[in-house]
Order: sequence, then C-alpha cells, then structure tokens
Amino acid sequence: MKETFASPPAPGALAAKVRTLSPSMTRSMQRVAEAVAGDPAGCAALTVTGLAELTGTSEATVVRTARLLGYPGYRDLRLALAGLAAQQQSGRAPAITTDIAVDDPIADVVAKLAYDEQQTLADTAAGLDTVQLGAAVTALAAARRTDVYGIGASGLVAQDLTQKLLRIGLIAHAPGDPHLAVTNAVQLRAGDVAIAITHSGSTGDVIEPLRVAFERGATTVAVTGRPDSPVTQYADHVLTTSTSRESELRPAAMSSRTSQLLVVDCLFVGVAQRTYEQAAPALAASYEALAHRHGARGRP
Amino acid sequence: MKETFASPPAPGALAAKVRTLSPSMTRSMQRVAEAVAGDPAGCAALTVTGLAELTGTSEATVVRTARLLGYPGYRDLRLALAGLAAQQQSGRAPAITTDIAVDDPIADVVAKLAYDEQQTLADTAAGLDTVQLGAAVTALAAARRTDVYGIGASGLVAQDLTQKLLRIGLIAHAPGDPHLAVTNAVQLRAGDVAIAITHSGSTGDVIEPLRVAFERGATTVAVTGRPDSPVTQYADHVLTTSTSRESELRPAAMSSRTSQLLVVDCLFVGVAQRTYEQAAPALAASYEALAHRHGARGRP
DNA sequence: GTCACTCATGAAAGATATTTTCGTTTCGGT
DNA sequence: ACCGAAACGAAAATATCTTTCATGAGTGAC
Repeated sequence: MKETFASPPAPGALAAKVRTLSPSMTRSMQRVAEAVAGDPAGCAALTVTGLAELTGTSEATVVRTARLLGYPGYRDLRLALAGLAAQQQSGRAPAITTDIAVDDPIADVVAKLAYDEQQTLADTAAGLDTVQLGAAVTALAAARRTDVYGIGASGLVAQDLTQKLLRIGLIAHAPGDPHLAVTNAVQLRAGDVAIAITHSGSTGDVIEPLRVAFERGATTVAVTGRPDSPVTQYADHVLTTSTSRESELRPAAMSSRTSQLLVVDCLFVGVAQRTYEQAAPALAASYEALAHRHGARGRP
Repeated sequence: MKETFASPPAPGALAAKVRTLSPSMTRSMQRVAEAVAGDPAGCAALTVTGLAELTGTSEATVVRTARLLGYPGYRDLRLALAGLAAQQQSGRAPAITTDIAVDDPIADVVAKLAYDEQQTLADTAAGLDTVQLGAAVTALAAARRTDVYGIGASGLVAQDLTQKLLRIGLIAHAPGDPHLAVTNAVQLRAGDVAIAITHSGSTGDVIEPLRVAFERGATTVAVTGRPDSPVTQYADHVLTTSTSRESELRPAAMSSRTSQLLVVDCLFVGVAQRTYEQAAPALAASYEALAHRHGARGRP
C-alpha cells in the first residue's frame, strides 16, 4: 500500500470540475460524474458497487471516473464527498432566524432553541458591566451572610446561586416565601449582601426584601433585565441581563433564565477566585462526598 | 432499556460524544477516541490499520471504539471524520478553551464562561437524539400527570420543567424530598410520565422513584450525561446531555445544568406545540396574571 | 496468599470493498 | 463487410474492514 496524498480536494470545486471534464468523459463516466455532482451526500453513502449499480455501470467505470476527477481511487472520492455533504449541511443553517412555529419539526426546535440561547449568552456577556460585577464579587467574598431573593423562574436561579455559594463554604439563603424573605432581610446589616433576581425588575415580592436589606445597610445587588426598573432603586450594584425576543412558544422566562444563570455563574466563579484558599478544599470535599454517595447507592 | 445505540451520526457532536462516553471506555479505546477527537482530519486519512498503529492498539480496538461512538463500523466513523474535518477547515472555530485560572481578570471569566456554555449548548443540540425526544414529547403531551425527579442542581432543573408544564395546563410535580418522590411515583400508572434528571445517572435518590414509576407502567424518561449509567435501566427514553470538561473552578454541575435546561426547554416547547390549542391560551393567561401583579405592586 | 473469574486485548481468520486485469463489445472509418 | 481503437464490465487480485478466539492482566472471594 502507498497511501498517496492527493491534492487538497478543493471543496466546492467538484461540480465545476465535473463540468470541465465532462467533454473528455465517456458516456458511462458522465453518468457517474453526474450522479456524484447531483447528490454528493447520497453518493457518499454508497460503495463502489452501489454507485455502479445506481448509474447502471460497473465498478471499474466508477473507479475510472474517480481517477479522472483527480482522486487516487474511489475511496478518496468518497471521503471528499462526505466532506462536501457535511459542509452543505452546515451551510443550510440560517433557517434559524425565524421564530419557532407550531408545526416545526422537533429537530428544528432543538436547533432554534440552542441557537437562541447561545445568542442570549453572547448578548449577556457583551452587555455585562464588569466593574459592577467586580464590586458585587468583592462584597460577596467578604460577606458574613448572603441572601438571594427570587420568585418563580428567577427563584430557581436564586437557589442555584445559593447552592453554589454554600459549596464553597459561604453562608447563603434563598428564601422561597416572600414573607420569609423579608424576615430574613431584617437580619442583615452592613457587610452582608442581598441579591435580588428579577427579570422585569418590578416584582414586588422581590423588591420588598431588597429594600429592607438596603435600609439595614447591607450591600445590595440587582440582577435584572431592566436597568431602569424599580428594583434598581435599592441596589448598590446593578447587573443587567439580556432579553432576546420572546414569542408565543418561547416565553421570555426562558432566555432571561439563561442570562441570569450566566451572571450568577460569573458571580460564583469570581467569588471562588477571591476566596480560593477556602473555596478549593470546600469544593473538593463536596465533590468527594457526592462521589461516595453515588458509588454506594448507584451500583448495588 | 433497549436501544443500546441509536445515536444518529450527528457530525458536530463527536468531540462531545467522546467526552461523554470516555468514562465507559477501556484504556486502549480511550487512546483511539482521543486521537480521533484530537485530529479528525488526520485520522480520516488513515485506514483501520493505520489508526491502530498510530494509537499503539489493534484493528479490533479501533472498530470497537467506532461502534461505541455510535457508528456501524470504522468505515462510517471515517466518513464522519472527513465531514468534520471539512467543516473545521471551512472556518469553524477550533474550540480552544483555556481553563479558568485563579488570577483571571473578571472580564476573562465572563468571556470564558459564556463561551463554554455556548459550546455546551452546541454539543447538546448536536448530540440530542430527536427520535427519543419526540417520543418523550408525545408521552408528555398525552400524560394524565407527570412527575419530575431531581436532586441538588438537577432538582432545580426539575422544578423549572415543572413550572413550565404547569403554565400550559399540564399536571406536573417535582417532589423535592426523595421519600416524597417515591410516594408520588407509586401513584403513577400507564399513560403517566416520570422524568429523572441526573447528570451522573447514578443518583440513588433519583433512580429509585423512576424505578417505581417504571414498574407501575408509567412512561419513563431519563435525562442524563451518562447514557450507560444505572438510571437508563428503568428509562423508556434516554435523553443525553453533554458534559464539557470540568475544572477546579468550574464544577461539572455548571455545564450539565446548561445542557439539562436546553433539553428541558426542548421538551417544553415540543409539548406546547402538540397541545397548542390548550397551551396558547394558558400561556397567555399566566402572562396576563403576572403582568397585573407587577403593575400593582411594582409601582407604588 | 491463592484461586477462580471476568474482561480487555490483539493476532489471525473471515468477510467486504476496492482496484486491477483482461477479454468482449461497440463504433467509426475504409 | 473488415479492421483497429477505445469503452466497458466480469471476474480475479488486492486492500481494507470485521469477527472470532486464545491469551493474559486485573479483581474479588476465600
């Protein structure tokens, strides 16, 4: 075996090459070349024998055609064809810009959702004020205790942040009940931190505890999609999340959640960096504990 | 669980799949998988024998690895590799991510986190089995009631899904307590749906209620990063989430959550499509209700 | 420690796919 | 009608891929 390295198969050039070489081809070869140019993806799935049958010719002719097109043999033509097919496929992506429709096939739904969330992440990262973020991180790292307020979908984000902070040894709460939240907020004082998470910035149940914390002298942070909304009134630092367009089938909650989670992750990693000496072993310990638990229960 | 491998050869998902399946691979297979993920273009140019030599293993091992990655044999893996190589060549980012370091400035943290999560989303979307997803959606749309099980970070995802399903008028629960979960599971019967969300696939507290639901005849769905893990044993449909590599400052929970949320969103939108007549007014109604609430309390 | 057992592994046999060879067919010119 | 050249495909030869099977390394029980 020699394993010849053919000239780079020049992706899009195939159709052109077929046209150029067509005159110098015999009838059978033209049939093969046509099939290949017409449906690269389909042909890539066929063996020599398969392609020979499809075009009503023989294996030998297929190989001859491959040679004429500049490849050492059919095997290499096939590889090039697969590459071409993949490129074509990926080029056919921009159907994504449209909204999700009721009759979209499930594969499109996946693609569109993924794309939208990626977009949301990019927007959020671009729009995040790193100065405010840094200030919030500093406050968190030094806090005696931290409260995180959120309701509904944002409540889950609040809990997510709380879980993470607990993992690195900080004291954090995410009261689920609005009354409990206010009760908690009353306990805060200077040096503590309160974080309110609300997309609209107008959720009374979340604004209220933040206001209390603010008045008690705690450092307050608002994570909201509306930097001009009521909640910012009581926030020392405002972190803006991004809102991509919503639609009937894609409620705003979906993208705001993605955005909020990115912000929350940034807060977490920032704090973990600042408190590395304490955070690293704490993280390792909680990881260990869970691993054992899984080992013990998972595989009987 | 049946469906040992039914994964469609989804081109972009390869690196992710390697990462996902790596734990269940033997040493030699890992060497092969690594080579393939590391240099798709180079490997596409090699025959089985060549790749076996390169990785210091045997042809048999190479074929075995190809199988594990979801292809019928090496030939098909090679074809997919060629496709991948072509895509990379045509201007797709090589995906070089440096880990987050302790002394990274906060702006870098934001950028890296956003990029990683975007990557995770892309991987998940590419690796999601739309057939399984469709089946799960169908079951959900027709379910009398739905239970969603999850613990820790995955518990929040479970709640997120539950909240969404409730919004479109379905009956869904996400019991937080493991005992409560089992108690709930006992109530399920044929036609109902149980969904287990667990990254490791080995969380006993989540497997147990799913097993109960499974035995009661409910349709069971597992959302997990490990398609070969114990939880899939009791799952009619397995939805695989993607795992990007974790690091000290970036626990696995972070990217698995992103991935899980995408899957959950897909489920939700899929169900909303199928039950559009019912879902659309329900969504509108809940939107209305919240808007009034914000208006009333937000602006005093 | 030893034994029995499982499982990963590669050598080689077996099956396919590709390439080459070679004889037949076709076609244009005389 | 006959000749020669080129096209073509059947089948042999080769390369490549897949499967089988024996071996040995690792693991847990005793």
